[in-house]
Amino acid sequence: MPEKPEVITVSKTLEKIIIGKTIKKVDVYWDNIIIGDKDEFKKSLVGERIESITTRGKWIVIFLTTKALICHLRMEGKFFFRDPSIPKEKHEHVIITFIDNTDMRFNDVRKFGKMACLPKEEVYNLKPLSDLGLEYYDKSLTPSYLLEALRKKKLPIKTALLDQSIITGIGNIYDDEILFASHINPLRKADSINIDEADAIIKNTKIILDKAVTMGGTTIKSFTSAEGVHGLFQNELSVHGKKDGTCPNCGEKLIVTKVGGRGTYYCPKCQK
DNA sequence: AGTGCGACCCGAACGC
DNA sequence: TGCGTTCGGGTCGCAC
Repeated sequence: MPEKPEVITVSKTLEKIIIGKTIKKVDVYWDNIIIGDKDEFKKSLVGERIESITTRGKWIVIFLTTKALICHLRMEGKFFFRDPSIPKEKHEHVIITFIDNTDMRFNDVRKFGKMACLPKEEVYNLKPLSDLGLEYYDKSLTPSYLLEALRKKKLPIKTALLDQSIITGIGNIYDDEILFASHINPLRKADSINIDEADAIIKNTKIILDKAVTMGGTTIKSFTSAEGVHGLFQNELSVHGKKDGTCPNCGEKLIVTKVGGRGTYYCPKCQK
């Protein structure tokens, strides 16, 4: 599923393709993708030119002339580029056509993805971006910041790391990888984490997510995040997804369980 | 305020 | 083989 590295990868891909293009027309075929009023969304985008693209948490933020278009891929959202003469396919729910007669199609089998059009200057101060915590590369992400955020949490550390208001961008897969690299059991209560462990979590998050970004993200199942985007990080995963696998450290059989309703993989020997 | 859970979706995997 | 059922995943909104 797209987590921060995949979102960064898609953002870079979009940058190469759509910067400088002006929106001619927007078609929405599944209303729930759009946060807010659909007709207002369409009207606000027409005539806007794409200036720059970045990410905030797992959101792609596309800055336009006066607006910001934000997109969340959720489970399987992806962007395809087609000639506008090609008929809409089954899972294409939003089609943005540019004045140069090209288009960008939001394809999402699960229909879980989200898009919103917000005023450019305020986009970081409005929901949903205003609720997000620190990026993993933010200099303010220190062991004491993390410790303070975890101090009042009784949930498992695995669940706390998925809380986007603390560190934003970690999803279910990298969560398992980060805790494995940090030798921390995912079931440990968040408020039991000490300063050295908080330090290890932050350092390993940086190492793992940076490496995943370098490798173009993780491609699992048939998932691709955008046209021609295939990550390679799936070959680097130590624990997540290895159902019958063994620990790459000690050879112990990995535990496959659920934590906070999420599929979780860990080594009972290496992660205390 | 923190926590837990249903809802949103539908293809794949599973059970009979 | 073919059918029906269950599952999973990120986030929001609601109830406790």
